[in-house]
Amino acid sequence: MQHPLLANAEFAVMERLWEQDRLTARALREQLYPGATKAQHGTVQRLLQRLEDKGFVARDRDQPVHLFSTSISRQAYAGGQLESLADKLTGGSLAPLIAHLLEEKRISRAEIRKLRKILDDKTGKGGRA
Amino acid sequence: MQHPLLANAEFAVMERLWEQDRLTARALREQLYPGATKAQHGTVQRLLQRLEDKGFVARDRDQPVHLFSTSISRQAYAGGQLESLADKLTGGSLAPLIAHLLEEKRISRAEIRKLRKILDDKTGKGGRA
DNA sequence: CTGGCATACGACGCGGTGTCGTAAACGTCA
DNA sequence: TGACGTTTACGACACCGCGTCGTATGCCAG
Repeated sequence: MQHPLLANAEFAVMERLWEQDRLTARALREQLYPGATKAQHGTVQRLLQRLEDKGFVARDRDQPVHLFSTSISRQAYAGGQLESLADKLTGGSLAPLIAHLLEEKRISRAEIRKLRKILDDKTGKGGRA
Repeated sequence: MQHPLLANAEFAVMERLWEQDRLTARALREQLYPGATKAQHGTVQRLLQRLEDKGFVARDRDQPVHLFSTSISRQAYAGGQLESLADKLTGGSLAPLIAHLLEEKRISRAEIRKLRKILDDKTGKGGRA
């Protein structure tokens, strides 16, 4: 499995890192646990380590205090997850998602225009990778 | 939370029911566990019950042997799950995501046509809920 | 050397899932 | 009616991942 779905706390860490790359564990902790206790220090380290094991973040070990950065872009991650979920749920068809979003939620005109443009580009070019 | 993400075994049950509605627990068991032991009888019942608790399936209790059917369409479920995931992952902005998917994977012509049709319908009607 | 901070990692509690076992209800058939 | 098979209801368990904490170790500054 390339990239599993992240749990809440792990995802929260990723969000910080997507927002501002190259953070220290301390900086992460201060953002995630404003009332910082000693123990939560370890918690963040643990999350970071597991994230690293899973291939989501890389750490700069040359620094005495490691600097953490993401090793997958938010777009790539989101795309991959949505894709695998769509695969499982609808056999890869995105139509239900778009349809549902258009039905249940308002999507801005600009957004719709953007989507249509993407589709037009694709078909114009021929659609083959 | 309206509808949580289903786990594997539960989803497998739903898939059978989406395929052929109004099945007995026995029919389900035979399909899911071809080498049927006595114990797995209860397993299926358990899954069915939890699915019922979660609002995914309904059972016809009037029959001596209950008949199970889905209470949410595959489309609706898939749409909802994909939507909430997209919400969490990209904050609802779809364009970059779709672009990514189109880049990374081949999406069939038919699919593209479907998507465009959905967009056309919506914009044609005015797009407001 | 000592203190403080960072890292490394083992361990625990919790919740959900998948599974099984058992008890009770209900029908059929001799 | 009584025994039996089937089905339902539900409690219990093991497993696993997540979030958390505690502790041990290393390293640098004073």
